[in-house]
Amino acid sequence: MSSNPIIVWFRESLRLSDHPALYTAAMSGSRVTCSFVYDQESPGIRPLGGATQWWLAQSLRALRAELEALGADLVIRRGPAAKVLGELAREIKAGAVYWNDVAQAGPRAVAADVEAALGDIGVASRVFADDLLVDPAELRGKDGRGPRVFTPFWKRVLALVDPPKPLPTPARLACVTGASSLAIEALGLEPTKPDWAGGLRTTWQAGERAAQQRLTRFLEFAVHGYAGDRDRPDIEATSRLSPHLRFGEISPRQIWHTARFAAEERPACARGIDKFLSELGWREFSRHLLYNNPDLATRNLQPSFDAFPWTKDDAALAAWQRGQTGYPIVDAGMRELWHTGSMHNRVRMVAASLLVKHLLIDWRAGEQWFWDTLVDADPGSNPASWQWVAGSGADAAPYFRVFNPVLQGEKFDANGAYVRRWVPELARLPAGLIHQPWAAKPLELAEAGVALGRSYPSPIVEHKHGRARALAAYASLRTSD
DNA sequence: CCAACTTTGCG
DNA sequence: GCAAAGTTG
Repeated sequence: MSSNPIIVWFRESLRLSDHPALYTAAMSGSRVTCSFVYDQESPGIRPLGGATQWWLAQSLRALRAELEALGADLVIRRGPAAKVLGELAREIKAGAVYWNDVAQAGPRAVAADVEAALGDIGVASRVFADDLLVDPAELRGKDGRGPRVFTPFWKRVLALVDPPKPLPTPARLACVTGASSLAIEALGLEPTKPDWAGGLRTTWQAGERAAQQRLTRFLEFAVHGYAGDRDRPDIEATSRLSPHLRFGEISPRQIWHTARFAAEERPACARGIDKFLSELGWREFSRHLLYNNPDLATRNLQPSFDAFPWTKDDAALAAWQRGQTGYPIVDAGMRELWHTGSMHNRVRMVAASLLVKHLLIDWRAGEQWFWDTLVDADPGSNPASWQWVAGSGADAAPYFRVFNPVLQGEKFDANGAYVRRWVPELARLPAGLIHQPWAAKPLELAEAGVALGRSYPSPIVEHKHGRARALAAYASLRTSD
């Protein structure tokens, strides 16, 4: 057996349990060095947004602490992965580098460069499937386009997939010490001058341990009512696992197996668990779309949308970003996003629909804002969902689905608790008016302390007009060619 | 006549 | 998903 150590290159699986590369290295009997490379330079990498940078810093801290408990450390470096890992391999005379796959075109190209650079210096590479239930290359089909419709895609995955049982955390690691590491602070991931991360810190706990705890609690308390309550932003009815999944603090296999086991134990929860797993399916579907369309964040999947008459309106975009559109459910969501780095899924759809349909602003502007502000900003789910709302995507919402922000608010935040929490200037309005303050009588506004147009804006566009204008704009797509 | 409910078109 | 048109009692 070779005495040369193995480098485990941590990419987007920042955990110790169910980590195939780490587990295999630990079991090999060789000594191990764990390394993370902050690479925003290699071609094909989409630079992280502000909120995901913040999350990454917290996640690395948690990972480092978990490794220290095993007597190992985390060697953090920055720069192009091929160069950095080549240098590290030389320094510690590594015999091999192991890593978990990131099943995307850009990250796979980076990995191919790493493999080539290591090969040049006689260092072996080994890659392990990890971040998806099914390799997207397997489902590409003969047309080479990959799956386009969610339901048949997910049925196929359900029929075909039996993900391997999650691996345990290695009991011990014979580690190599001495390689120099950057401090996490040196990566510049966290805000300094204006510290905007206060709300993020009080909302989230990053790391593998917190991720496992969330899953356990969700399956214990909330999954039973998940199918019925998941659309309500006023209660905590969802798992809130998405930012943990983003950097692989928990694996899709772990979620799958834990949820499936819970369904067997408690048949009354089976419906909620199926629904929950189908949300994991949407993540999977979006990543497959990304794999087959690497420019998903910039190019319409339906080319006919290239002719769409988007409006350039920086003032309206800014009002939307700041939660000043005059539609309470939308403003609540946009402010929740700014404060916590997250937004309830239902509200994301309504807010996105308002930007794209009522304001006719290019979905890419909204996608980029979410990319910068969401702690769960995912390279697949974020652009795929924006294209879904805009109607330019695969299996997209039909063009005529224009959410009415008042009805959506009344339906899903019926007593207004969500709006009251995030739009405090409306807190004293009764439930019947809180989603449409402009419909209140002057006396009712005065009693609630609301000065429409001063303490809270009037609607940025009247719903009826916005809806009609959106339908007309979408109609122009069909007649223009 | 309306209110409550169901159906249909939206390009 | 919504709103207008149609149906019922």
